[in-house]
Amino acid sequence: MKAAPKPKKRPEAVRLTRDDWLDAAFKAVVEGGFDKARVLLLADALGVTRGSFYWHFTDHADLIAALLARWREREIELDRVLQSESTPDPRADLERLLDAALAHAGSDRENMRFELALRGLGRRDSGVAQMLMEVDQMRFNLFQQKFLRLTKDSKVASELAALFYLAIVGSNQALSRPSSPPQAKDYLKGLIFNYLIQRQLPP
Amino acid sequence: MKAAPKPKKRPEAVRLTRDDWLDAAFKAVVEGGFDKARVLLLADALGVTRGSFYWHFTDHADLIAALLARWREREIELDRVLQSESTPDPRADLERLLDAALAHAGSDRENMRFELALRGLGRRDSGVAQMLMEVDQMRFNLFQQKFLRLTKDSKVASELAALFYLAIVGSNQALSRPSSPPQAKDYLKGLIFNYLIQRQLPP
DNA sequence: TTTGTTCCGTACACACATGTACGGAAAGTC
DNA sequence: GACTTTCCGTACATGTGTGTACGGAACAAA
Repeated sequence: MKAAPKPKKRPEAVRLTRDDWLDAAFKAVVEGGFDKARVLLLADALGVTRGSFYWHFTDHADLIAALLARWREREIELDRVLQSESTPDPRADLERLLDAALAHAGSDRENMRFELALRGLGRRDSGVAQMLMEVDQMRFNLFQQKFLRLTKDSKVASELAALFYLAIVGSNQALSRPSSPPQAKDYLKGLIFNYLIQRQLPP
Repeated sequence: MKAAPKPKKRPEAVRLTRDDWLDAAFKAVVEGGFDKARVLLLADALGVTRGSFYWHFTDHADLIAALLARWREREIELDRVLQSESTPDPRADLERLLDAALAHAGSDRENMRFELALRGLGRRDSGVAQMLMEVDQMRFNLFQQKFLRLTKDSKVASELAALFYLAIVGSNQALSRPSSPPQAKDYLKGLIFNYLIQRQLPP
């Protein structure tokens, strides 16, 4: 005869919140892309079963949508902060912007890797692509506004902002590699600063 | 009683080659990333069953490895061609390089999207990351060599080549979006050319 | 036509992921 | 302590993907 099904008692009774799942999903995306943000894998990583997930979320799509919304709000907040911070010297202002864009919140390169995975998702999901375009536009406006303090010509400011953004995106690709040396970030920062900010005297 | 299992006779008796499968896989990667390069999906797209696949390939990993090897060889060949083509004017030389990097074989943006998917794969596979680093190094050497004809200073040439490469990578991200206008490519080309090639008089 | 090689369809075993239904443990509330 | 709400484990159904074994069609050569 079979023993009655007795649920196991977990040694540590950790109770998870919705944000715990979002954090785990963020981590999974950073390490393996959005295809690794699966319910079963996250449950294993968190030490629970999927029963927990389907209490906090209705769906797998719900998780992804919440993750995207959280990222978007944080980016908007970051933009707001960068916009409010201002120094008399426009060059120092832009250098701060460059620092923020390369370090991206100062932590590891987690945010860079997440955003790259997000851009990968945006290439197959039009909704994500739309959101990314809005964030890109927001950032570009900020860049252009800052560059306008460097040069009076709005066309030049727009061009420099575009080049600046291209260099940022390219740096993210280069810096998010597993074997990128730590001094690479400073090298790229110096490069962008010298060529796109420092020596901007009208030719 | 059940009828004897009688294999269906396909209306068009198309016989596939190994390259047909590689082409289909390439297309799938371009449209949906490496996670959409699945045996079952490719078989459906080709109008055959997986029995065909496992005759041409031993494994799914075999398919991916062959796809990567083909891409690598084509990049090496492209580098060889770009290296051999040379014009007296170093600026025109670099402009050709820029054209090739942005158009990337003149076709659609298929190659750009494939490479972006490949870089996404390189972030979770060290072997792919290694291959990408080698290709990057190869391209950088070519860029640096071309820029050395513009300026005598090898340090400046190296820096310009690095910035050039950053801008190229960033442009690929921007141009591989579904809703990027056709004139965007020319705009970015003009930007990079003007700021990184044309006006390089030592400050 | 017969034979042999090339290529592909069918069927089975297996793994893993999602979503739902249900029940029970844990923690707060009275 | 009894009760309710919150949170999670278990079990089942379903879908989709891989890899293997085997047999037969399609084609070329004899």
